[in-house]
Amino acid sequence: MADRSELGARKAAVLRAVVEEYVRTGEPVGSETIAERSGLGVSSATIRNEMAALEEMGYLAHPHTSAGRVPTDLGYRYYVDQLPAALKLREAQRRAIAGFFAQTMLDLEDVLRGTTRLLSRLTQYAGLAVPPSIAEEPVLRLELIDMGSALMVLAVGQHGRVDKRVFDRPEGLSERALRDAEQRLQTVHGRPLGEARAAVLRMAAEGAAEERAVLLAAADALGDMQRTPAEPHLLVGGVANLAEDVAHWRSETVRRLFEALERESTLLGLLRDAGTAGDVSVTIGTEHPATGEWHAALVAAPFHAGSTALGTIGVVGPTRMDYLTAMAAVRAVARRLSELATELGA
Amino acid sequence: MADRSELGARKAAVLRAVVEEYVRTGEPVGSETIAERSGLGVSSATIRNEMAALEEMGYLAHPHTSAGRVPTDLGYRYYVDQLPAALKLREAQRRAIAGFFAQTMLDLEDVLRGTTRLLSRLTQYAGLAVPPSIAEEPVLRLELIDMGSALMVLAVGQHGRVDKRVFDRPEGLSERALRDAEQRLQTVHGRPLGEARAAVLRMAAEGAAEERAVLLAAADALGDMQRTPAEPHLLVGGVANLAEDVAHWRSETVRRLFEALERESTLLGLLRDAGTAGDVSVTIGTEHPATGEWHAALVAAPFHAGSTALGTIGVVGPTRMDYLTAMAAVRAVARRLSELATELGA
DNA sequence: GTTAGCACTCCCCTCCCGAGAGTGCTAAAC
DNA sequence: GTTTAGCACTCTCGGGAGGGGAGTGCTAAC
Repeated sequence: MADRSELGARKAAVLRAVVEEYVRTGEPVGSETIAERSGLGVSSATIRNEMAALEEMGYLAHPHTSAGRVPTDLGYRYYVDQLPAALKLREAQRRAIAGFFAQTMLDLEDVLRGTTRLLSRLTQYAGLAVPPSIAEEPVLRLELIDMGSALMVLAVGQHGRVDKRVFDRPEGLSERALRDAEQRLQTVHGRPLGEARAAVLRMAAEGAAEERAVLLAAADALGDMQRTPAEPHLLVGGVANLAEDVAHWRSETVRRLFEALERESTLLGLLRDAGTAGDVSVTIGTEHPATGEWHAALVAAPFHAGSTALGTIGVVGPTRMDYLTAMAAVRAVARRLSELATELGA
Repeated sequence: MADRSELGARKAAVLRAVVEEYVRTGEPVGSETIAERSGLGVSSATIRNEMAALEEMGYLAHPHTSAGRVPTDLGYRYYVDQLPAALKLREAQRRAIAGFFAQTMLDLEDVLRGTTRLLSRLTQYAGLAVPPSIAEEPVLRLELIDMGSALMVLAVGQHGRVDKRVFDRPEGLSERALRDAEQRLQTVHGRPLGEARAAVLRMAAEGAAEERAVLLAAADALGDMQRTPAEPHLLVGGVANLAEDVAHWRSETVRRLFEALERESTLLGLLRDAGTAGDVSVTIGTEHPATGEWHAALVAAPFHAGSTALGTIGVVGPTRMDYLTAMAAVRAVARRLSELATELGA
């Protein structure tokens, strides 16, 4: 950790006070307020000097000549990186987390869906979760299902994720050949989807013509699954929480954020990047084109089963975010989630 | 259909003009405008008289003394029920629909997800779809899957819908008993979930102790599936479209609508009611507590495979909605969807 | 280096005014 | 009896004008 002397202890304290006050009230904050509340025992004139310096350095901004100061994205960044001791969650929040994880839950996807709601309740922002992708985990089972004029191939992943593809029934496929193909598929398990698919292709090569057609089609479907796993890749909960902030935002901004929540890909990218960080990671406004575009901040953390990464959870909200609470909540939930996932996997 | 004389042909024409003008512009509309555009060949003074009468009857409202008129929910209702000849969709819209259904799509759930987006694109509101519930359709296959410390029971519905439940592995379950139970479950198909469950219970009664435990647990899981099928029951697309309107709405209203979109139950109820109507049905504002609360209107229509109802699609938007386009779009999409579903089911 | 003091800037609120839109009424025209 | 022209009236909206106030930045003293 870079030490605070980079800024000087007092400047750091001022910055911190500005961020916290602004996050609390939403109003630009003046030197007087800081002088009173920061506990620095120093006059507002001194604070003004410090603030001017902080503005010069890019940590604070000035909506107009005679308004108070507002943190810039850089200011939030410094705040997040350097300043506060890790926050303890409030008792009620800890109870909410404990209560949630006290339920018996066996299906990871259900758990994650609940997690997004939990996070949104804890933070008042929108909760996010990326479940483990079936493309990357070992396949527990492949099934072939007769739907009449079509067939379905169905894959169950190690963590209970299910994906399926429907494809046309090959011409003149006999009951018998279908049954055979089905049984062969059932023998494939324990390997990642890519290998499973290779195994199916091998079987196709060995099999009789009729059977080959089904297996090739099934392998095709598995390939598609690998490339573009079923939605949703991104679970979202508590979007309604954004509605409040939304009123202040410009409508174009809101629109884009909502589109991104639906389109998924942008946020998935952001979350995946965040997931590689190990601990809680924070992306603030202009630090990333996407968050910049929608004036938002993202707090995210990965979760694991044992030592294998499974996915990422997080929250999105306005850059004027209560970062401490958000980070503490995401961290705590990710930890409990990893414990649960490890247990489930065992 | 009640005939227009209830209101008088001219009043009806005035009401219609007011609705269409207001929907187009969003501004309260004055007598002058109507006199010019309605083509009634009558002066604004006459229109004023008619408007005053329409207001008296509850079809129009007055934001303040000296503003133009705005339709009430009742006004929209009359408009929808009595007035316009069914609208032809614009060429571009018809092409969008044709293009969408020209894709080869075999999985109904995928289709419906796409449908919500299609509807939202066609109407600029949010698109909705309720897929057939697995609780009500025949089961194609039951599978039991070994997840190590837990088991999963998986049901595939006739239309490709998949649901699953994970439950604890019964104590001391042997590989062999598991295999047996699995094979027995696979023999159950072609009946609705409730009957399938009954069949599983019967098997449990017949089986050996060890096997019984698994089958009972599986039946339990199936019961749960029946009571509360897996999410999502409600597919939503294009919420971002609401962001524009949202800017004018009160933030509490928006919040509630978004919560409802997420909670699903309220909208599911609304859509199910709408589904029983046969053709396109419309719910406007205060006609229903829910739509009233969020100042919204819902346009919905059921879709079928052959003669069995499968689900419902629709759009939600502000009461100030382009009802004709919305109704035409929903009707057209529902028709194509029914054709497709019928074909898939055959 | 800190601070009191103070002039200065600029926002925001309120009040006011005029313009404009739209109404409702009345009395005349059809 | 219905329609319409005319007109007074009401109310919103936009644009200043002006005062208050918050907050700054500078200067000079401590």
